[in-house]
Amino acid sequence: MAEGVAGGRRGKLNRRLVLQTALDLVDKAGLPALTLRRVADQLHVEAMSLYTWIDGREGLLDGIVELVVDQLEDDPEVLVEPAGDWRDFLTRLAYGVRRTALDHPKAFPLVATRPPSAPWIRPPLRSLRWVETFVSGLRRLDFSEDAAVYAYRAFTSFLLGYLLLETGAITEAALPGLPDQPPDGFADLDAERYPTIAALAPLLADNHAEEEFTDALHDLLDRIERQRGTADGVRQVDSWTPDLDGS
Amino acid sequence: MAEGVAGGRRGKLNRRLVLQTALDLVDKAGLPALTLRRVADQLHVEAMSLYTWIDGREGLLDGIVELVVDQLEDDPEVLVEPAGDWRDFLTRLAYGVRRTALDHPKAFPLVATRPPSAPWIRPPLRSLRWVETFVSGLRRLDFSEDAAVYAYRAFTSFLLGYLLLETGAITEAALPGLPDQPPDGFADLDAERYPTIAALAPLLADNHAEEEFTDALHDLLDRIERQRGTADGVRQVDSWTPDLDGS
DNA sequence: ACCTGAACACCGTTCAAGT
DNA sequence: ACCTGAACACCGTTCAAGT
Repeated sequence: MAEGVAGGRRGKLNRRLVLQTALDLVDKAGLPALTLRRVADQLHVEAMSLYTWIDGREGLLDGIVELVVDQLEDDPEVLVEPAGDWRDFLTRLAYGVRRTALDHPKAFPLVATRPPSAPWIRPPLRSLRWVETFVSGLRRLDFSEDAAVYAYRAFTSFLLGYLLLETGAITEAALPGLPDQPPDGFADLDAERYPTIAALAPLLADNHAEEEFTDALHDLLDRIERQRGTADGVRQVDSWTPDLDGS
Repeated sequence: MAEGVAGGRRGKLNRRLVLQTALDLVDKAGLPALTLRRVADQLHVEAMSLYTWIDGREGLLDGIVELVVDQLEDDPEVLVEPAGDWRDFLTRLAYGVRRTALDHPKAFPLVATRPPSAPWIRPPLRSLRWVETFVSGLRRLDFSEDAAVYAYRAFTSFLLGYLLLETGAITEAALPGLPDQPPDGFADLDAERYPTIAALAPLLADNHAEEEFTDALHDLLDRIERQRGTADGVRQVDSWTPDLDGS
C-alpha cells in the first residue's frame, strides 16, 4: 500500500526525500498524524535536521502540495501542449487531476485549502506552471483572453468541489464509529425526524462517482463553449480598462 | 469587527458559549490560532474546564462546523418549506449558504473538509436537518427520488467548490508576503516563463465573484432541470434494486 | 455537577555546538 | 554544509482533588 520512500534512509537527506516521506505518511496515516518529529523518525534523523530542507511545518505542508500538484506532469494522458481540440485538452486535464486526487485522497484537503501564493492561483491547479499551461493552451486553441480566464475559473471551481467531495467520501472511513456496522451511516437514523432521508437511503448510499464526474464535466464544457460564443467576458464588464500595474 | 461573545465571561459556561467563543477566535485570528487554551483564556477559565462541554479538540472543531451550518436557519431569505417553485427554493438556499460562508471565510475550510458523520452527508450542507430539508423540499415540488438526490449532489459540489475558492481569495491576505506591495501577486512574476499569465494579469486579477456565482448557479439549475426531464436517474442505472440494509 | 492544579506526553522551533 | 543535544514555549489530555 504505497510504500514509497519511507522506512529507511539511504544516502543523504534532500528536499525531495523529505517531502516524499511526509506525503507517504499523510497517505497512510492521515493529516493529523503528520508531525515533523515523525517525518524525521522515518528518515532516522532528528527533527531539527529537516529545517535545512524545509521552512518549518508550514513549509512542509506547502511542499507536500507542490509534490502532489507536480505529479500531474508525469501523467502521460495529460497534454501540456494541446494536440486535439480544446474539449480533448480540458477533458484529459480533468481526468488527470482526478487521478492525482484519488491517488492522495488524504492529502487533497491540503491542496484545496492551503492559501495559494497569489489570489488568482486557484486550487487544485495551484502552480504558476499549470495556470500558464491552462490559459496558454486555450489561447492557442483560439479562445479569447476573456474566455480563457473564464474557463480557468469555471474549471477550477468544478474540479475543487467535485474532487473534494469524492476524496472526502473515500477518506471518512477513519471515524469514531462502530467498526462492525455497515459504513452507510443509516443504522442509527431517526426515521421519524428525517423521513425523506430514510426513504431515499438506498439512493443516497449509492455511489456513481465516476459517471457523475463525467456528466458534470460534460456540462461544464458545454457551459464554457456557450460562454465562449458570447461577445464579451463575464457578463457586462465595467472596468476592462487594461491598466497594467506592477513594475 | 465581529466582537461576538468573547472578551468576558458573564454567568456560567455552556456549550453554546464555548463554541461561539471558538468561532469568534477563528473569525478574527484564523484557524491556526485556535487552541483549547486560548479559548479557555477568553472565557477566563482553565483549558480543562472545556471538556465538560466539548469532546476535546476534535469535538470543538465539529461544534464550530455545527454552529456555522446551523446559522443558515436564522437566514430569513432561506425557506425551509418551499413557497415558490424549485428554482426559487434552490436559489434562496444557495445565496443563504454563500452569505454564511462569507460571514466566516476563515472557518469555511473547516466546513469543507471535516469528515462528515456519514458518507452521503455532503459539505457544505452537512447536517441531517439540511439534507432532509433539501430532498424533502424537492420531493414536495414534484422531483422524483432520483432527481432529488441528483440535485443534492450537484448542488453541494457546486457550492463547495465555488465558495471555498471565494472565501479562500478573501482569507489569503495573511501570507508571508511583502506588506507594502499591491496584493495582486504579479509584482515578482517571471514574464519570460509565464508570458500568458503576464498578458492576462489584469483579467486574472479582476474579481467578479458575485456575477460568476450567479452565472454558475443559473447554469447549475438548468442542468438540474435537464436531468429532471430525463427518464431515470444518473445515467443507465444498473443496481437500483431497493434492498434496504441496516436494522 | 462543574471547575481546577498538577502532571504527562508530545509538539514546533531556537541556538550553540559538533563534524 | 549539514546534522545534533539541550532547552524552551506551547499544546492536548489525564486524573485526583476541590467546591
